[in-house]
Amino acid sequence: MIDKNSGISYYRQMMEYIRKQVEDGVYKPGDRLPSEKELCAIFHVNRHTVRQAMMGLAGCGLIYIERGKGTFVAGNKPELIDYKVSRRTRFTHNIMEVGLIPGARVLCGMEVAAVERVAGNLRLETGARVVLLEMLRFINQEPFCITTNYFPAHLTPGLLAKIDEISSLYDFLDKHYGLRPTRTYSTFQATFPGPDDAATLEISRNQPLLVVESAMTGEDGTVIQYSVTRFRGDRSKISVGFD
Amino acid sequence: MIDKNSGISYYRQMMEYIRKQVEDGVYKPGDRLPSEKELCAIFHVNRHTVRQAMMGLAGCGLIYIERGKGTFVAGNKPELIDYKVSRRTRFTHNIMEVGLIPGARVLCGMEVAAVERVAGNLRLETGARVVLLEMLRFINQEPFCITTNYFPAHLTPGLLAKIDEISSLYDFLDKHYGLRPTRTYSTFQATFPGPDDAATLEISRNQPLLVVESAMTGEDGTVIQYSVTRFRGDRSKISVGFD
DNA sequence: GCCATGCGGATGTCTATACAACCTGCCCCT
DNA sequence: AGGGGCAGGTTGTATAGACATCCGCATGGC
Repeated sequence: MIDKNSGISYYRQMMEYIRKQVEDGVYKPGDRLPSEKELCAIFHVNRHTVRQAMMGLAGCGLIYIERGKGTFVAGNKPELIDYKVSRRTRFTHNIMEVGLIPGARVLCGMEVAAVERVAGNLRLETGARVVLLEMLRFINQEPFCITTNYFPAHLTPGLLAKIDEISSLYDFLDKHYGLRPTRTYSTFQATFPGPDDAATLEISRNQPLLVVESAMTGEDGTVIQYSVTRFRGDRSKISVGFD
Repeated sequence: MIDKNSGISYYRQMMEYIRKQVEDGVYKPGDRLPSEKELCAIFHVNRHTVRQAMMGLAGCGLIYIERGKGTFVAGNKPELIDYKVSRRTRFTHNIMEVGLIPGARVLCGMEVAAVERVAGNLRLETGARVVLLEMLRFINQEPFCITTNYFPAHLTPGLLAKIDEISSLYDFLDKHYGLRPTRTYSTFQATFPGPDDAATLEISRNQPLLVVESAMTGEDGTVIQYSVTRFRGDRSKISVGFD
């Protein structure tokens, strides 16, 4: 099982061996692997060596480890959700159209002074008053993405007082302020989540994140919304049409 | 330095402490941290514990470890390269416009049978002959992205024989085949690289990747190109305009 | 029936030690 | 002066053992 004279470290050989077993279906998603102690006996190595291999595999996302319970083969990668982005993207419609159940929760709403990045995107002076609205969106009850929206405060007076009424953001903006934002551009990046986002999205800190920044204008061309959305990388496939 | 009664594991406290020191500029990018043995003495813990902390920090990309030499604070994050994607994106033009030096190398060219995903995107039958052309692109001499292009074989006869002539792909396609691909849609995902891509892009396997899939049509509307591009997550910010 | 307690098994953390592999610079020999 | 080789420092791997913490289940008392 382990060739002690191959010149390859034991834990790497273990990783390769177990990865193969998973690929060959010896262990299926959700199956429990032998406990660390059992693996020690199987491979004739120290528990520390076993752990090094397990940590490596867990880092790759092939397995997950639950304290007090055991190590398990990671589930089949959840089906990627194809999220279409267009000039007027509406989360709720978007998700319902493909037969999934959308959900949303306001995480945070407050009026703040715009930092440079926000002010620049909203075409305001640094320090101008803006309304920050952070929303967590769910698909089939599971966290999918977090969006931090910024609006110029003078365009959305009293938004914070009505925060409980928000279910569909765009319906809300249209109804109360007559605003119909249209996307002008988006940028895409792949990074890692900060501790807060990781906890909120219920992913580990070394799962990748797809970050989309967007600016929206009103019908008169003024920028009325700037948003930063962090999508779970393991769930999201974002598509953009060029037509 | 380490509170042995805080209930927080030593290695996590160490990670936090060192992270703060780096953030505060006690250690600057490129600086060598104390050796593991020295850190043992400083924090009064076992070398194993020190290593656990170092591994964690290295995993986050805050430091990098060189065997036989030491551990160093990772360089300032490389400036993100803003890569604009539009209907007709041309890598070389794109990069030169922002004052950077583009480069490209063909990694692999061959004629293969289309698997389902490729065939579907090219509107062909599964198993149809397609030309696969994999290119590595550089910015300022450093690997930036890998693109795997697929073309229907009947549209690009003899492409493989002329492979050495390719410098700008679109110039090449236009000159030899009169093809002027136009992007119809793109999808964006955040994942991790496979071993090959990681090595080619010179990143570790736990750096995130931004994967963009695109389909291109010719002037008559038929699909003539399907491509999958893996961008280095630490370098790339891809922007799309909706105009 | 129901909750509490405890036990065994699992992973999490930490210490101590040893040797291997790699890098650098110094010293010595030519 | 130049090259080879050795010494010492650094990280990489592996072993052995100990205790902590968490989970699930069974047992027992109410």
